[in-house]
Amino acid sequence: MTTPPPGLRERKKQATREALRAAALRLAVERGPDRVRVEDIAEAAGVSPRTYNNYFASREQAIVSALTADREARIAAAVAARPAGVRLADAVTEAVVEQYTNTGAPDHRVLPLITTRPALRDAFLDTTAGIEAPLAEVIAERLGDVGEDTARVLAAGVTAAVRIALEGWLRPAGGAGAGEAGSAESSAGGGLVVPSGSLPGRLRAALAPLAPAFDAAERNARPREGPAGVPVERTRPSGGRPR
Amino acid sequence: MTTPPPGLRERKKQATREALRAAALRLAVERGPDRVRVEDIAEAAGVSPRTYNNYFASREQAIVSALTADREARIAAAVAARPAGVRLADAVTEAVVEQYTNTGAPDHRVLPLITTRPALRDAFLDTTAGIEAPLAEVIAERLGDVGEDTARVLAAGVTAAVRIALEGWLRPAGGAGAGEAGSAESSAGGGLVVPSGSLPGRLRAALAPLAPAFDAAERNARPREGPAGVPVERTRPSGGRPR
DNA sequence: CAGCAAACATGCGTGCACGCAAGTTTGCGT
DNA sequence: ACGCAAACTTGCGTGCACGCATGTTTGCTG
Repeated sequence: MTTPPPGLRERKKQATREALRAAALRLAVERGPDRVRVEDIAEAAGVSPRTYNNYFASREQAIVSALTADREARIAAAVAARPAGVRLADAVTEAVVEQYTNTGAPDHRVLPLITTRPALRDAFLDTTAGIEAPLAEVIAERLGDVGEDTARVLAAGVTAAVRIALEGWLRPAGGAGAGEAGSAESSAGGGLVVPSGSLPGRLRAALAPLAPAFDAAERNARPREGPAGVPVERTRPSGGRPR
Repeated sequence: MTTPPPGLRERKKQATREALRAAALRLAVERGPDRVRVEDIAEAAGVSPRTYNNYFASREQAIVSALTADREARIAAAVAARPAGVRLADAVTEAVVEQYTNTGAPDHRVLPLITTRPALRDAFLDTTAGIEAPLAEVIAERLGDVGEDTARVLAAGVTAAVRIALEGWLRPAGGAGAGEAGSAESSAGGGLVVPSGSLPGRLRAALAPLAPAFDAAERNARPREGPAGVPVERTRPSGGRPR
């Protein structure tokens, strides 16, 4: 199930996709991202403008995809890779943190560029939605099929938490979708809030509140044993939440 | 903070918004929703097409907004209205269910119409994102200011759960004419799965997995008392999760 | 009441997303 | 090798979102 012969057609397709990615990123860095039209990207990649939209639904997606690439699959794999004994919440948290720590930016000019422009910022945030389905799958895997719906909700929760963490991380600007709350904001200097600043810190902080939900789901959906019939040794399925 | 004199300008603005809503809905029902252009809506409302986009960012928003109206504020208010003693998870769940049970569709031809067309369906689902900010605010209210970030995450989790519930709810919807909601019922007893079919059922099922997270947040963020200094009597902040 | 500044409606122009209907390439069975 | 069907690319046309500049309305203040 790993594409024994990748097939010529599929390879060309991926090549085109990659070419568009590269072209979009390069042009966006060279000129401003606002000075790049779809037509330019397509031309640089050697395809027609119309074809561009067969690969990317929006102008920003190509640029952002250079950063996100196949992060979805990576996160799912990272979760699946954790030994079955660890707390699900921990497995997911670490997998997410791991995949977001190295932003995968080849050029250090890229990140400031994305965080600056609102359109790119939004497109970047939208990519987090992509991790939901794979996550739901691996979570359901661990929860057993009885928790399929629960897995979906938990995965969605994780996705939402990640989105919030990212929003906070690249803050100095804000607002997406509908109206922004904004009014009664935390001007009060309560220091015990998030120690944040670093992305990993924010991610952990955002995911922490969901841990009890994972524990509960895990607890009441699988009082079973490990893959070899060995009773699983758990690392604290419950208890006070960390940090 | 309730606009003592609403102001003439603001009234006109709301009137225009309402006119656009009504026109969009009416035209969408009369002809198919695909046979309505922004230009038509604008004309029917007596404004220019350009003005339409000053009120709604997309063509579908106007149609859908007839259903969603001010649901965001209603949910927040509903949560705030619950007595302080009840479990936060219950308060939120009930508030959400309450606001989504009466879909607020004046015309029964409207719902089938929205559930059918993918574009409208997506636009409708997008509106759920709007409840996040108000929800976060009221949740933060109950959690105390120390849980502000937690509140955001929980609110986002609720939003995601609602979205999933809605997706599942209007999945079996299809066909041109008849759109009967809530028919396929729970299979027999093997499953503790969801008995779903009805929207309220799906909402509760989707929100249930998050309850432990609410409990934990509530537990460790506010060992305090009620608004009048009276120790709050809680309805089981912890314990096995219901249903 | 006069006048000014902000908010708003509107026209115009640009770039974009996407359906549709060809033309072209790839994969596969015979 | 051959040829067909599906997949892909491409040009074209339509409707849409939105920035910008301008004329008009509203609300406020001296």
